[in-house]
Amino acid sequence: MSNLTLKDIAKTLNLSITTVSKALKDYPDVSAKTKERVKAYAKEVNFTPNAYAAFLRTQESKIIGVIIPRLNHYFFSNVLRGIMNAAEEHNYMVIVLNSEESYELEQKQVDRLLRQNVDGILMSIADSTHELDHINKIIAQKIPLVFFDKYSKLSDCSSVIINDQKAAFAAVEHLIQQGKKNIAHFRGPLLPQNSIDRFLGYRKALEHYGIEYRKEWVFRCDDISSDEGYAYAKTVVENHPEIDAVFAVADMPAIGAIKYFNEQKIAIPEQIAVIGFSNWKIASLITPSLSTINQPGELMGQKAFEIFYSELQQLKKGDEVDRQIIELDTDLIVRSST
Amino acid sequence: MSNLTLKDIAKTLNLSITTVSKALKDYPDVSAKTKERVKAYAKEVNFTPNAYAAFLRTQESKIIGVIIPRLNHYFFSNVLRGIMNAAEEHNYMVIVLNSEESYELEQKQVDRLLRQNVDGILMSIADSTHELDHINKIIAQKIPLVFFDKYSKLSDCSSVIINDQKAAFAAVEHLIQQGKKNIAHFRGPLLPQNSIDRFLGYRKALEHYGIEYRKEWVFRCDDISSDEGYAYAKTVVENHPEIDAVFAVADMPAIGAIKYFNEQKIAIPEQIAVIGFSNWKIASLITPSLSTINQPGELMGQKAFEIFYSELQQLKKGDEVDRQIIELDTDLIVRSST
DNA sequence: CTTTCATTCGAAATCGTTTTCGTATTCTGC
DNA sequence: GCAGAATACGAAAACGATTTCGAATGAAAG
Repeated sequence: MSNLTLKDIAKTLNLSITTVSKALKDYPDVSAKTKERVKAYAKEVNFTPNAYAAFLRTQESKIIGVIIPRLNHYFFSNVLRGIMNAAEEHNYMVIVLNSEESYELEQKQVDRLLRQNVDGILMSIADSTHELDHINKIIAQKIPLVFFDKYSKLSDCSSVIINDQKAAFAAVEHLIQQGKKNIAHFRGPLLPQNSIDRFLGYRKALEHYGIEYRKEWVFRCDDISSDEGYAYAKTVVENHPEIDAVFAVADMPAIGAIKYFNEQKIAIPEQIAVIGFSNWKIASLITPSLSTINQPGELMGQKAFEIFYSELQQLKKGDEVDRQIIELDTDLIVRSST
Repeated sequence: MSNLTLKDIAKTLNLSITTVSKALKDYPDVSAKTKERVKAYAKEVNFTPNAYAAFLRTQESKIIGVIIPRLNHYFFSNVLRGIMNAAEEHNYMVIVLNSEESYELEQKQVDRLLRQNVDGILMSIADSTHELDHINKIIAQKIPLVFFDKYSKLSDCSSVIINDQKAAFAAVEHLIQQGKKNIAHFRGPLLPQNSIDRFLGYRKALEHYGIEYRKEWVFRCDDISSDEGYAYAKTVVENHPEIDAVFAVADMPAIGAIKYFNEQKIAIPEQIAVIGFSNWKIASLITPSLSTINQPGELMGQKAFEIFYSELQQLKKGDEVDRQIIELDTDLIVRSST
């Protein structure tokens, strides 16, 4: 029952370990008859080869590591799901690790994955990551590395991303087309490329439509939390009553803002329109429902795995791997908040 | 740089593989001097023992498997986080698998984990799981198995749970204390123990306060989705206008109901009060904010890992493992919806 | 000067699989 | 009947760490 080995099978079938192993792997130098016999018996006793012993020879662990900055974010959960489903199809298992947006923890997690001899690493870089020693360590070991969502412009790895700038442009353009002129931006922290790009998209949209950019209408959400959105909404109402729309770097701050506007009986979208970013589950459930930009999380995960897998095949053949950057489409989801 | 072995170290230090291995593991029969020398060099070249080779001898993979029914549920994300943080402290890694609430997939995932020789399995049973062959397979292999949240009453494994019946009782009691008499229940599917217990808690509370139980006021949410909550809210308003409160099996249906009531300008909680279950992040963010029962997800994950770890220690000592069932406290969170 | 014993080290087996390279047997064609 | 080629199987060497057991050295004891 529990974990029998090739040796056991060989003994009961009066064969050598070699032949049993070959039979199970359809080597050409085993007769059809013995193949039948071995396979039938293996199925009967539910034999499964020991993954660790196999690794020692093949150096393939059939495991990939995934590092995400936050576990309980709807978007990353979806990416994870995409990765895991794709992995399953190729008979891969997934070790999930959490960087909690911390550079130090991210380094530690990379080390743990390398020690585990994973066949590849998929990761989304933490906001606070400012150096790339750990990334270079992965590259030096010739292990496929694929970024998703949050990547580093400084290292030329394969990535699956969205065009944050373009998407942000579309969001702000939508606000403008609704007749809004005084548009505030609840931006994200200074570091991750995402938040920079969304900010740039905001500025470009303003510029494109001949609207003056006003520095004092940009508010920074370092935690990208609903509390920050709530607090800034208050500031907007109290200190900048002329503002008639808010573009938030993510759904959470947008939802916090809506909560405050609701409490103050400020009409959304008539007095102030609000648009978020990411299309979390919650966005469609609040009142008024939140307009936002949809990020295809599951597809992103699936693509990330596929890139890893093709890089691995190239490595095995000894080919040079060609890095690819996949840019996924986002769509503007118009709901009641705009 | 990439993956040197004991043999390499032995060669450069002019020692045997044995001595190097022993030195690194502080065996008593290695002199202090050579220990120093070996350890210093190992640190210098950043040596990490090959996990797979080690497994072959020790039979310890230092990996646990976690099977959860849904990845992108806030509650399970939190459990996962608790597990992963606890695992990290004990230098364990976590393979996460997804059953998607499907019995067939759950079986498959168990098989994969067993094949991977994980040191233990933590799982929350899928709603559709009706047989326990795969569970018994785990037990037969003498691998620690810990249930969290959703468990099976039929198998006597360690579990970390909440008292769903008691918590549901408290929720309904709270509605009654607010003066509500005609309380509907949006219950979960028929199978998982959770949903049964919450239903029983509902009935007990009614009985305890001398309120008649009315079968036609119980609505079944098979997917536990906001859409179902929305649809049943409509049914309630149109067909059972006397209903003045709803106790939902989870936050999602409750939120769907609130969405419908908001659209119909039905005053919450004056006309209809709503209470959910789980305390998802979203519950505090909608308007009106949702009263609910808090489930301590992270703590649950942490406890589950700790039980696994203690069982493992007992097994290694050859002791009989004593199963334990930890019941965590829930609390009633009163917000604006009641 | 032998015996005993602690100290320090290494040879070798082991975990279970994969894979290379032989060897033995049968089969073909001439 | 015989060289040569298929065909079918096995022995054995990896993979890298762990651990048992034995051996060498030197010191202490008699």
